[in-house]
Amino acid sequence: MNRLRRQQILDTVLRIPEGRVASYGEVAELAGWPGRARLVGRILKEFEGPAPVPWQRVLRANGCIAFPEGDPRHDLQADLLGQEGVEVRGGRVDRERYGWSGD
DNA sequence: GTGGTGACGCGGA
DNA sequence: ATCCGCGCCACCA
Repeated sequence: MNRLRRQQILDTVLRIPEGRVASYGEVAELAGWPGRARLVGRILKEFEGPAPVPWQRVLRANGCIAFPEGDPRHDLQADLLGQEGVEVRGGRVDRERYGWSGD
């Protein structure tokens, strides 16, 4: 079952459109595992570096990049988002503009 | 078995 | 805005 759960979460992340973002909590919710935001982060942790899955589109509920400033991953995520047209200011994204909540 | 640690989130002070 | 506490658990020492 762990296997299926992991796949459902990854599938949900893959559904986030290019140029849009979703929070860890939303991904968990959409995947059918409400309240399991931490699990989403734990799973995405395996995909650092070049992205087989668009992990850069997943942010905290307040629109901030989860990694602290100074962490190389923080800048990497900001760059990847910028490359697909998502404006990142101060490590934060305007969820009103780029937020995605399923379709 | 036990305790600490997270790519979290929310409500309250 | 910021800080804290708590709920959530998978993972690891």
